[in-house]
Amino acid sequence: MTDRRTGGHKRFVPGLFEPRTEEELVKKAWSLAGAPLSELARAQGLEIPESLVRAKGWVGQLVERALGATAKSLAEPDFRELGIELKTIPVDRRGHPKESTFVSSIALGELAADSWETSRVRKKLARVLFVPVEAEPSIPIANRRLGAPLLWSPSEAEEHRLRADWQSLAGLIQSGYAESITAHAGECLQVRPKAKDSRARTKYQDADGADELTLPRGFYLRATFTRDLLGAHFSLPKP
DNA sequence: TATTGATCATGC
DNA sequence: GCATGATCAATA
Repeated sequence: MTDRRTGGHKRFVPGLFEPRTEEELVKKAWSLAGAPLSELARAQGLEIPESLVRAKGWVGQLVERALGATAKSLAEPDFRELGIELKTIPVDRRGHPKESTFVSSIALGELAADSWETSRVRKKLARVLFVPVEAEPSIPIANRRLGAPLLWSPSEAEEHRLRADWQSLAGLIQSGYAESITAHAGECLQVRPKAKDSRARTKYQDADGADELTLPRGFYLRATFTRDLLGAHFSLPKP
């Protein structure tokens, strides 16, 4: 690991080791393939949580920093200069994703003027570095290993499928039917809650154009979709 | 066991 | 509330 803190100073300077090229980033990611989370945590001087219940974003942030991403909460790609978004994927013993992948929240109130071409989903998914991470409950968090990284951009076929789902789902939202959408809809994209809890509310306009409040939602990639992406790949050694 | 709906932490 | 980072946990 080359992550370190500035000599004599307490503040970590993320930009200092930010990969300058795509090749550099991918090479770095490959160098971490097989490494247990304990190794990354130790290099960063971090305590390993006993449970992820109250640390759901911990693994993602750990990998971000290990790869030199700037840990800001800005609406920009993790690797801004490279235009690359980083996503860690929790996988089972076969290397199959255990969870869907959050893509973006949905501006329920102002999606009307949006199109697939200008959508946040398309922008976010333009270039993604997927890093699988073991997530079997039986494996202690410290021992969970990183898998082989996959730098991905949608193929024509994949973008076609994503666009179809987006247009279908966004169309319903634009027409005021956000509340009729369940996670069952969508072949590769789905709409699910993205909120503090089920009581959270955000503004939207119903089918009659009246201002209403509803549960904030986000776009997610189905686990079956990311499984297929990683499928042609190899993520982890078989047991 | 795969999936859906709910939930957790943090910064601004 | 919305952006970042996601996983939990009940149910189909």
